[in-house]
Amino acid sequence: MKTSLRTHTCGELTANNIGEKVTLCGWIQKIRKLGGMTFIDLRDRYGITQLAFNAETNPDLCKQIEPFGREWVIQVTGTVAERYSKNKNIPTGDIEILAEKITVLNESLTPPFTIEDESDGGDELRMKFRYLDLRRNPVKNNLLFRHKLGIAIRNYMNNIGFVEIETPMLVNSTPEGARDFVVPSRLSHGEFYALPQSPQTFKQLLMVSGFDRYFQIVKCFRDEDLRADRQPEFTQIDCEMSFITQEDILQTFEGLIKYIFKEIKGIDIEPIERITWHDAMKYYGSDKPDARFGMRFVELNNVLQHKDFKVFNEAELVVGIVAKGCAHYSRKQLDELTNFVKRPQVGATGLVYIQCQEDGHFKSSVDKFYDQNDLQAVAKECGAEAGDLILIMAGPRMKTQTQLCQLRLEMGSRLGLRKAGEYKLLWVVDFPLLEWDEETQRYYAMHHPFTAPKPEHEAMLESDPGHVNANAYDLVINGTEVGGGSIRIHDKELQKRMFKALGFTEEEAQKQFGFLMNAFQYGAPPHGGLAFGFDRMCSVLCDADTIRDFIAFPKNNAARDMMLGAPTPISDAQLKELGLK
RNA sequence: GGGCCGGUAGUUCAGUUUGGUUAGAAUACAUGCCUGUCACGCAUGGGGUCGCGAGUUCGAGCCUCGUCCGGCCCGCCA
Repeated sequence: MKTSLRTHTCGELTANNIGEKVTLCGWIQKIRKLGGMTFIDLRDRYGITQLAFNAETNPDLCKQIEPFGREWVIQVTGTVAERYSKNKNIPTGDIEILAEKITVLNESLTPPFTIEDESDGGDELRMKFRYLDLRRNPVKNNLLFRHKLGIAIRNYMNNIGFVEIETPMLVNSTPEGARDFVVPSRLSHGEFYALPQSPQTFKQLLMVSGFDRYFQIVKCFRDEDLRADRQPEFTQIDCEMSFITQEDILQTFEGLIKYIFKEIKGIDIEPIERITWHDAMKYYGSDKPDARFGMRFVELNNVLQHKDFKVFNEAELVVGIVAKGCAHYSRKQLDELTNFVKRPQVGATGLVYIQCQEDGHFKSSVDKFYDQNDLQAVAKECGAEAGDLILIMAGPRMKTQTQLCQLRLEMGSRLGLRKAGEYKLLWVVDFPLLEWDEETQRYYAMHHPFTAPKPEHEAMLESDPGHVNANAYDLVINGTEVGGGSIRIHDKELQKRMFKALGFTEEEAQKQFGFLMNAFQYGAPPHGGLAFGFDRMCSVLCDADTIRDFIAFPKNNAARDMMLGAPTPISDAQLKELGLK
């Protein structure tokens, strides 16, 4: 790293360099004054090197460093020497620099929080001073990880013939899907660009153009509410292929995922298990199950709907899970679980439990309605053994599945079954093509309107649209949706029928997606693809709770950049120029 | 649109349940002492609009209402 200002970095000098004359540049991490001796820890991206100053042999230099403070930027020239007492905790701990000449490159205010691995600064403050936060190892290492992952992906994709092509950031707004961020046009007053939610239509056009293997690591924008794992601008690894079937896509990207795990984590992963959307919902109550642990749903309608317990009898679905070895749960613990599912976020009306006690006796919150034989039958159906706790919920099918899913995840966490460092990957396949929306009384594309129905279901597009399955798939890791894609429609007529099923008039479809359907008339190849969430991939691979940790300058809860203060009002002059005033 | 948690020194927090003299701790910062530290040590010191506004009260960091800000979640996110 030799440049005009330095001969080495602060992370590379070792005992091998003893006696060499070196020049280092960096930030002052810490000053330790011991009277005659003063030590300065000098930090840069690469590490920390100790500088030593002796008042007896070099009084002038000691005088010079008197006013120095944390985070000043200095250049130091000196000789590498072996330490009297070594520091085994850092790579450069065997040596120090006997300083001979110091140049102050820049002074610094005292930072508002400590620049250490365990900083004293809270999230809010660190976001406001993100450039200081990024000096800290944990955050810096996250960005280095992200870089490494990006490079690995580009290498792999390049090696198997994928071409990276950039697509526009100023596109047009469409009503389907997420809300768009819009950009007013100065040259065409009253008209707006939209920032892309994904390069979806462009990558399909690139297939028409003959780039049969395309990818792009690309920013996408969605104006929706944020979460720990959702930012308004985020990065996708966007991919598309021609002349393929779903199987080709799953194989190709299983290869990529396998390579990533090996290259980045040093882990050999098992072949990725596949589960249909239907089974995922049935056994986990979720289209993105955390399959690190079992605790699968067991449907109990047949076993429990023969007595006069109204709640169960009137329910569309009665379903339970088995918590291994939890029969000993106290009244308080069971109440806690009941309160958990009753919280507005889960919204259940109640929770029924059966304790399978060690003595073979069953104790339950519905003892009034079910005798020991009934409870035994439930235990048998669930595969519960003595010492286990059965948790049962009932109600409308979809709603109950979602609620029990949350309880399952909660139990998984409580029992330590969601282990960091353990990775369970799933392809969730055979998603429904369409989803009925009660509010607007129409079908919406579950994935997007360019997704192809399964060929054998194509005929039902008009007669029974709700039961058409799609050639669509998601990659799920530990309960996080890391990517998803589909085989696309490449036929103009089928695309027209799809828009019709979605309630578009022919004019609307032509107006919004005419460019795509027109392109399909000029030799569109069969094609399909998928996109991975790059930020999420980083966070999942590092067992982090939030993708913010892997974004250099993230937005807060309210989609604000706390450092810039963005968004901000603009001047009247700008508004006028844009035709907005 | 909704639920929950938080806002007190530069910073991280305690104090709020049960209103009552001068609001504490740690850390950071400053000064002094200290020649082998590396979480250096010791001593001293400065540092507060208790987010903001209104209300209740003899009296509010503490109670009530409103509001702003931050975080997590539901809705939303093809």
